[in-house]
Amino acid sequence: MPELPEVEVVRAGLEPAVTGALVVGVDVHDARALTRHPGSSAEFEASLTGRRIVGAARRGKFLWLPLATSTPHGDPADAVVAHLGMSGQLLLRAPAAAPERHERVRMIVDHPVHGELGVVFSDQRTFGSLALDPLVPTVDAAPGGWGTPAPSVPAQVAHIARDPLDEAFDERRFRTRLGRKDSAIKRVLLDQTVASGIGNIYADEALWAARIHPETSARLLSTRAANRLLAELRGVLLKALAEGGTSFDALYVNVNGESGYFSRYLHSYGRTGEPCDRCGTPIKRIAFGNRSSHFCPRCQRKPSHAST
DNA sequence: GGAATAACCTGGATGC
DNA sequence: TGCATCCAGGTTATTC
Repeated sequence: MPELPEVEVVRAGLEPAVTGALVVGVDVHDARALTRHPGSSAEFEASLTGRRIVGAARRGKFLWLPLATSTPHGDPADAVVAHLGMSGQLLLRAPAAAPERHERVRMIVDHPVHGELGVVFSDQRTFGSLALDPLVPTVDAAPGGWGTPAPSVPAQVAHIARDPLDEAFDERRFRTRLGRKDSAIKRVLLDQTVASGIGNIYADEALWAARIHPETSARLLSTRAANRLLAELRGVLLKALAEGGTSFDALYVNVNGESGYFSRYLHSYGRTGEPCDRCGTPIKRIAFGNRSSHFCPRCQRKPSHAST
């Protein structure tokens, strides 16, 4: 499932291939891939064709390709926004390559160095989407995210917080938000308006590393515990990024269709019944809303005030 | 206003 | 073998 490291691997793969490229063709095979786009498939195809991509940027799990304006040297005013959902992939293919099994959209771009390339959006579970979206100024005037110096983000990304690896991430705001949340810390970590880019896998891993029970009330975490959690979040995300992300199956791959290797370093997620790497106690799985949390019942003691 | 829950969706795994 | 059911989970609308 693509979380911050997986999306960053995709962004970094796309950047050299699409920066400076002209969109010469767009083919929407499945309109469900445009659920975030306000217009029709035909309008999306027509609006994007003929535009020049000037970069590849990311905040949290959202990535976007800023588009050049018609004004010479003018700042981009809009972008193609992509969210991979649970199973979305952005793949680089030859323009005439056979369709992927779950291909939803194919863009053909003409790059001044690489020539024509196919940028394929493939998505098995159709939770992912593409959209054309206006860029709006960031509230803190800092760059919108990784891969862009411009202080702007797509409008539909503006509401989410920066991710913990962002240089402009506001640690004080993060701690303040935790202190005001009367909810389980696991649930709060998945709230993209508190800190973005974290999903079920890395939330479980960071909580294991910080020895915090997933049902601990966020507002009752001490400043020291909140700082430790933030440090572990960053550590887990950076390690996963270095390993190319986490792949359990063919659902997450980079732009070349290759898997990441972080799954071999997981300590809690998906390891139900296996011994904890610290103390040997079997990892436990508990239901959490419509998903699950994995933790060590010995290292991550459930506090008496634990939220449910 | 904040918190919790349901719904969206597909395919692999499991049970009968 | 074939069918039914469960499960995975990011985001958002709805409900409490």
